[in-house]
Amino acid sequence: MAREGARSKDSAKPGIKEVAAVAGVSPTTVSRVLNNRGYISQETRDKVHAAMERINYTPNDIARAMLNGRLNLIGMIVPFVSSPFHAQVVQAVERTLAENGFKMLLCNSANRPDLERSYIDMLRRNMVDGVIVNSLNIGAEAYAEMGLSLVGIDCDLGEGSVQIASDSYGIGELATRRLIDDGCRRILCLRSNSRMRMPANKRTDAYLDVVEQAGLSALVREVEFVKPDDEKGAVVAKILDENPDIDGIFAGDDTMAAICLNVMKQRGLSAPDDIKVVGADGARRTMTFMPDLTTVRQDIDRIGELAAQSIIALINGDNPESNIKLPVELIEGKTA
Amino acid sequence: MAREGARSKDSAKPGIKEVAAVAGVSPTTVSRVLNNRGYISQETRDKVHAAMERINYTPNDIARAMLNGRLNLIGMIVPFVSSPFHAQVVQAVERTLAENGFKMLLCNSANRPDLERSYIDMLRRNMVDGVIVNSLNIGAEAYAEMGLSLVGIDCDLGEGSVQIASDSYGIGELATRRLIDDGCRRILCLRSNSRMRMPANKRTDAYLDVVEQAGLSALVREVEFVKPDDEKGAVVAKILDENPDIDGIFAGDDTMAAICLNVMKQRGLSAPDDIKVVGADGARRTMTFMPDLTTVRQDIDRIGELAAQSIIALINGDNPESNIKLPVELIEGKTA
DNA sequence: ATCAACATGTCAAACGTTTACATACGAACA
DNA sequence: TGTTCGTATGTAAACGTTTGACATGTTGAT
Repeated sequence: MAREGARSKDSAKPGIKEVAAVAGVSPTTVSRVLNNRGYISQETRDKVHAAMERINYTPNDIARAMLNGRLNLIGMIVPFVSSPFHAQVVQAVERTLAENGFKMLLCNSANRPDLERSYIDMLRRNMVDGVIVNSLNIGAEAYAEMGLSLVGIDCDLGEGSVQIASDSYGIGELATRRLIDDGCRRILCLRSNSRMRMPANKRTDAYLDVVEQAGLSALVREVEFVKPDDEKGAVVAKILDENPDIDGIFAGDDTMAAICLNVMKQRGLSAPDDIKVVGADGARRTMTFMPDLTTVRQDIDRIGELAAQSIIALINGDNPESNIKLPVELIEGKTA
Repeated sequence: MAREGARSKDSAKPGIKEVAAVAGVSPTTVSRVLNNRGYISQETRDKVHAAMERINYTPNDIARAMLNGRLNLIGMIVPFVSSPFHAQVVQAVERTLAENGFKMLLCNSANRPDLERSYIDMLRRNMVDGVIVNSLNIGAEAYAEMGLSLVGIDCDLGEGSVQIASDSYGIGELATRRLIDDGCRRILCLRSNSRMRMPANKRTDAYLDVVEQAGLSALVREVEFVKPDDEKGAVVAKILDENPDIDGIFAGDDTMAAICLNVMKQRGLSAPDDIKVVGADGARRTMTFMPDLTTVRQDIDRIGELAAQSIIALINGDNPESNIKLPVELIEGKTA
């Protein structure tokens, strides 16, 4: 009874039922007007619209979803939205989704398998219609078991899913070749320590191929990507100190490139004079902050756009291309 | 009947009903087990858990929400997630929400009033329990009308809402004073062109006060924040060309500071020798990319954390502090 | 025997929608 | 005069849960 009082007529959001009462018709008729389904006389239509206006009615997508089993909701899992690459992807995905009447549930996995697992559970419970995954830290089966539409950005989610990635091998190839063409003989390749088999690892593969092909010896080091930037810097510093002959660095991504440049500066080394540095990604914000960085740019907006379009296509039962590879481009800066 | 076939037993996700059937109890009992409500024997509890395990049951938060009117969902509106400041806020908000069992619906308003309005509508339809707004482009009434819990970051959403902001006046004060102490006599202040009355505008107020107090003349210019970075650069270039006596710039935020530095470099001007530049925000990623930038740092993580905690408190009917102002800190770099 | 108290579980209504089915009316057709 | 169609509306079941009211059984005290 306290409850009755709590949501007295006006306080609770009105539903289709209230609209019906005000308009003097049945709830079904209101639903018909809302969805333009079946026959409705103009007179009734007007009455209903007036009623909706009068009591400030908003349809409830949640209730709708329970019936037709579709909420038009997409889960998006990234390691960190604060990373320039992922931030730009997320923004592009969200824009494209919104333009098509979909919404996005954002998840930051922090590259932690336990978090990623609990996000998967959360997404299932919330009836998402599909999931876009940016960085895998657990087996793809965990996703497959959801029985939902799946799009992997830079990762393979298996049978029936769509995979979107830049030409990772091309990234490694362009970057490494650029350094060699510049005269580097001892090139350090930095990579994240992911155990997962991701296309991004092909960057390293390409580096190895190109370096070998040039008759040089390889030098690959891993940096844990969960660490804060300054700790990564310490790792880089150690590597540089231990290998004073390094004259070129393929940093793996632009953030690592920035970290390398910072460490170098602390040691009185400058790019490109002492060591040449090439990054990868070329996010818009990154380029504003570091316009001089030599890097290999991905078409990040396109990746996000395609991811969104693909997941929508999958949900609609269409057959989108299942393995999209986007070209990359070397951006000439002043660090190599 | 084709329908019956389409979702035959196994294909559709099992509900509480299926669990009940397998466990040989009633749906109510299953619900009781799930929510630990009422008396249940250990035996029954085990049977139910086994059944859930067996048919791979996941509760449906959506259905739950329809009953108790609470979905534990928060709408978050930012202009662009790709901006370093907003990306870091969003990340902190999401982490804090997730830790408390809430989820986030992300919206990129692009600072467009029409988009912001349609997002509000979307959020209402999706039964969000509260909204966190980062940048207002429409009247706050539009939010108040939702009748939901509201938290404004750097903006006032009116009666009953919580407002969280850095000490904006302090930002302008520290930056401007720093430039004056450094000997600047002609200081340009850049600001966005927002028509809204936001706390962030106090940065300019402080600039005006400090400049006047020092007996200098003010020079404030607006830059449309919706434009891409290179167009902003063109605006800055024009300002610099028209005012060759400028010897210091309070850029408003770090991105503008970066743009200023880029334009200066194109013109053969360097910081701090020719023109001193101070930014504002000090996002983590920004500092990695531009470690030499002199800026005023906000505690962005804390802002996000507080925003999330505040909205949860509001939803729970608690009484969180309604106007939180966070201290800022001058970061000494090499551009001033 | 009777009654309260506890332990366990079932039933049915509710949340805000959609939709298959039924009803009702007039007009056109044979 | 009946059959069929086109139009306009209402009824009730369903979606997957939760929950208050109720039913049944078992103890133990009176």
